[in-house]
Amino acid sequence: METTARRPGRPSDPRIDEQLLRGTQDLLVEQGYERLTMDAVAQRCGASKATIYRRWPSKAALVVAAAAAALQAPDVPDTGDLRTDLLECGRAYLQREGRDSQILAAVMSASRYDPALRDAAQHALGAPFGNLFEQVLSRAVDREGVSAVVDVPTLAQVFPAIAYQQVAAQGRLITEQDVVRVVDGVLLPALAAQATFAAGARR
Amino acid sequence: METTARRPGRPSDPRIDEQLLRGTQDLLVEQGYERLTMDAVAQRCGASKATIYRRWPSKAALVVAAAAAALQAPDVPDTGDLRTDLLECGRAYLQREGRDSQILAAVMSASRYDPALRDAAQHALGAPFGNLFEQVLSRAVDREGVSAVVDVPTLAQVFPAIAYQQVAAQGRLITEQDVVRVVDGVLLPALAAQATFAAGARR
DNA sequence: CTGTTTGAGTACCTTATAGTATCGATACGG
DNA sequence: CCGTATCGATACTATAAGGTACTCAAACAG
Repeated sequence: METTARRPGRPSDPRIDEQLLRGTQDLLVEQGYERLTMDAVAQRCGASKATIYRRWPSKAALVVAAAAAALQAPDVPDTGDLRTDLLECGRAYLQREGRDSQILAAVMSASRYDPALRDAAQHALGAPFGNLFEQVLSRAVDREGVSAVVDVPTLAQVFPAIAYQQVAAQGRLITEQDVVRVVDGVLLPALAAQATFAAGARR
Repeated sequence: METTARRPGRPSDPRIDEQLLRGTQDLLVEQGYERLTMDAVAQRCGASKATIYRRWPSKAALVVAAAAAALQAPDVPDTGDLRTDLLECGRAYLQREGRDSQILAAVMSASRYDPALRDAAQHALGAPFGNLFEQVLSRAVDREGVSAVVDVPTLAQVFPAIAYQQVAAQGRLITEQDVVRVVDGVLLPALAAQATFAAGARR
């Protein structure tokens, strides 16, 4: 039994799928969701609109597919040193800033007024970035014994929020300096303080 | 000398200005910038498009005016207690969340791809919210003597960034809990830690 | 070779929207 | 009153964009 029931006729070219998704991603970065047009995607990829609509039923579906394709969760760093790990989280984020995160920022901005996009964005963006910091932070809490006091979810939210706001609202890309700034200026101090509080409770 | 050189003809009704700005604000919240239409503004206000265009030359100008009208800087709290002041900063922000901040979030999202809106948003939103926390924090630094170590600008950025991201990206309004969460979970710990560091330096 | 599907190209349909123009009515100053 | 400007209403222009339909060429199976 052929599971891939070979259909008659010319098979669709998977490279065209990739091209279309990449082109859609580029245009999302450059133009945003609302200004991205199907004609522009087709023209940039040297494809025809029929080719697009044979693959995805609508603009929203195409954009969602492009955003999903752009996203792949980075590895959770584990060097043994908390500061290094946190910086690494930021840098993983930073690498994506140049492109992937802008794609997702564009989708997220638009999804505020487009429920169809909303679900996909929530599903595709919520997990990887939040979890990165959350895992490193909660692991540090377990190991370093800075336990119950620390509000890990909120701390994990800090960097993604700043990055998103900086990109979506101000149009400024995240730099290495930004990463250091937030880690050393907010996250580590916050953790250290609550370690101090916990220690102070013994007094 | 009449400074308001009285022009001949029927004077324009200032109440209509207000109505149009309010209607524009409402539609910004509900629809976002791209989906806001001049016809919708006119219809909602029972006005005609000619009336709008007699006041503002373009959609961008109207929206900018509406956003500017929505914004008025809150007072910087000064109760003597740092935590109370920080919570108050968040609450001032919170009050605006229900409406004004959504307006500005809508404008900011769109301004990423529209330079004309961009300047207005930067000018109208950058100052009041950033400065609120910045003033309270740097005053605390001066008074409490937690000086040189603290990265005030970055800390001042934390709450506005989280609020913006939560509103623009997730569509969730800021709650009292969010304010407490950030102040107690991030800002105060970060300040306390650096006070500790400073104190530790004496050792 | 025949039938089927994919592909680029293109013309087209429908709807939406920024912006303009016109009209009769109204409100104001002189 | 008369000129002038505003107001609501409506029609209109121009353009843009999502989506569909059609043509002809190419790729694959039998």
